[in-house]
Amino acid sequence: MTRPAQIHDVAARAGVSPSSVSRALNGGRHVSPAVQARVLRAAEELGYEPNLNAQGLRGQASRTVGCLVSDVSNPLYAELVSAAEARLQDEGYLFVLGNSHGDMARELALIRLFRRRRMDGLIVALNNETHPDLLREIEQTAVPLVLLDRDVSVERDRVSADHRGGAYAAARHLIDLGHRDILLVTPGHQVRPGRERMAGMESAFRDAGLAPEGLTFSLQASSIAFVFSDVKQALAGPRPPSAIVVLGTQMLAGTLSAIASCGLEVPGDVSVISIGDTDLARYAAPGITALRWDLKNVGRQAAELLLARFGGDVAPPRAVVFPMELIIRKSCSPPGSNRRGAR
Amino acid sequence: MTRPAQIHDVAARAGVSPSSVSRALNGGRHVSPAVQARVLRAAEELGYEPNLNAQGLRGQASRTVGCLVSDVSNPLYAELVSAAEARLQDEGYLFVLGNSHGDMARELALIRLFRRRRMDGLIVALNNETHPDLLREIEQTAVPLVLLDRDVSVERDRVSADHRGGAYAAARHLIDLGHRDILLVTPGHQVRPGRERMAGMESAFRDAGLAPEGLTFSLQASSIAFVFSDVKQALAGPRPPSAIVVLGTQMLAGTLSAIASCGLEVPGDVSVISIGDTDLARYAAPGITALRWDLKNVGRQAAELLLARFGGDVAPPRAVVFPMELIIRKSCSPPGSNRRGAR
DNA sequence: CGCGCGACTGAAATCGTTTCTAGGTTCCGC
DNA sequence: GCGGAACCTAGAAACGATTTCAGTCGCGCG
Repeated sequence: MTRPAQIHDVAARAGVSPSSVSRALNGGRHVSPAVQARVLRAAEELGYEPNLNAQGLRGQASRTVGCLVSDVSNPLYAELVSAAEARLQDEGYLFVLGNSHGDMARELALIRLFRRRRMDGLIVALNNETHPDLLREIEQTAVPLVLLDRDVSVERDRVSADHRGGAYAAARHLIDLGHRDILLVTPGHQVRPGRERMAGMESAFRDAGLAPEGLTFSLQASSIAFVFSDVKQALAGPRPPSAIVVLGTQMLAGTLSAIASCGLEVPGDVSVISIGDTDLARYAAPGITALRWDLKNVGRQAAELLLARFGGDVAPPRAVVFPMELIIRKSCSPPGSNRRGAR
Repeated sequence: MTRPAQIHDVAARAGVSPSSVSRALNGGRHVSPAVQARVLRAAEELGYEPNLNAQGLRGQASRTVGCLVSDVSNPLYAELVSAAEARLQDEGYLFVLGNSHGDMARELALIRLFRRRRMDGLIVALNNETHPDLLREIEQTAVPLVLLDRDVSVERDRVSADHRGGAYAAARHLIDLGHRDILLVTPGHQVRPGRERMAGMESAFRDAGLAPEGLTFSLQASSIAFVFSDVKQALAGPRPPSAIVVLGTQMLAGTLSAIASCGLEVPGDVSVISIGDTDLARYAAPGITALRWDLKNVGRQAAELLLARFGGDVAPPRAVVFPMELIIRKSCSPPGSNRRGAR
């Protein structure tokens, strides 16, 4: 547990000056092969590891990227984060993760912290798209920054998924099957994905000549814990839906168990579409028709945008949108497939 | 996008020296209230954010913790990481995440990188418990380090789950129901959890007076992709198992679909127990009996151990073990419940 | 043979903060 | 009124690297 070796120690051992050590280790230029070899060997023998605090102080880059999401334990973010981290790791960047848990104060504090630490770049999925403090913080961030799937009125690189198009396809699918009473289980419209999905749904209804009022709302399900009871209540109501679209990615579980606990069957009594192709959607019985998009790619792309900026790219902000795909499984059928009393 | 304010600027604006600014901002001691107020206001007005590279260089702590796991997109790690990050964030620490993707070279590189960056502490889940390079790296790490659920021959703090006890309970449950031919779907025994689970299974068999040879192995399922075909093959074999224990946390999906694709039913034809209480286990139909342990708590505890060390705790290494609990659902019944030809 | 140029190398400045040291006030008690 | 304690404050050193700048050395060319 002795003091770690410093550049000075390496220099002494190699019999050269610290500046030569630095050159030998970094550039390799302006150094004679003989010295370079000696330095390399000395560094190896001493297990020299440059102090990146000092490097970051003297130079400007910290080779660190900050990432802010609401919670990595959300599988969507987990996959995205994993892919982004992998790509950045390849380039030698360190990946700092911050979970806001939906708390705006934490988001603000984290972004500030990221800046204090002189991160080279940021990847952020805000939970609040409008608060002026947050907007100002984003605007004042001098380093490259990628916005994940959010509508923030700031000119920045962004990566998103086509929630609107996906939702449109999902709604269309149900409408074509004959559904008119569709329950939307949604986490709310606070952030872009929720709004876009909603908009897609509504425009599908309008395009089909239907009034969007046919869509029932279940907004209060802002907490996942309420999904079960809300859905159950809707199914037991006077005009139960013939189909349910689960717009929140972690709400499928509650929905399915609510359906089961009402003694109803999928798809006979209720059709179900899930936004987000989770294990549960894939392997539930019956398999749940779901909207999928390539989260790994989203994460990788966010990293790629940052790397391009690091490389000196000064083009105006880009917006990359990834398509969504409707995976047809067995959870949808025309309404009323289970005739009354068939059970 | 002007140069961020420095301590010097704050000092000038407040009409004091940089050292007074530092004292006013940090300690608050040895500073007159008047100066303190002026400094605070000046810092606020300039939006001063100390450069933590410089702070870290001058002082010793970087207030940063590194965490190494194989992949956060594994929901188990995601939950653990999320909890650990939350706890550390509360204390103002930055959380650096590195995914090794099971690659030893990456693990080594990441630990080295963490050290170069002068992390104050490390949380690591190695994928290779024995490679000397890795062991040496761990040993040479001077800062506090917590090992996650691994058997590494190094004296360090560790946090684990009682896989052996959990597996024992699971095996016992099946044996009590009358099962004798049990298929184990396992990701292998490279790391502690796999070995411990296996050991628990075997000792349950021995305690019941049965030969552990009754346990069938499915080791080649090291890649999740092979689970489906391996299980299918076992079920179609000459002596199909009456029960399956899924020892890998991401292998339940493949197992269930293999069972379904053989035209078999759970639990009538095959009983199933899953290690790891995922959404899929909870909400599959029928619900899958599963082993659960408190991952949030594991993550929090790892953070807590580090924080204690930061606080000056010099006690010998601790080992915290979390219990596992068998959640009985509907996926297990005595063998042969579905009489031949009943379908 | 001398001059100049190019290639290396080392000394010193620098990055932005904290902390140590020492100096200066103020205030109190004798 | 003076000595000393207590309290602030400024200045300088230190942290560990990179980078600039200037100097040295060797060699080729005139």
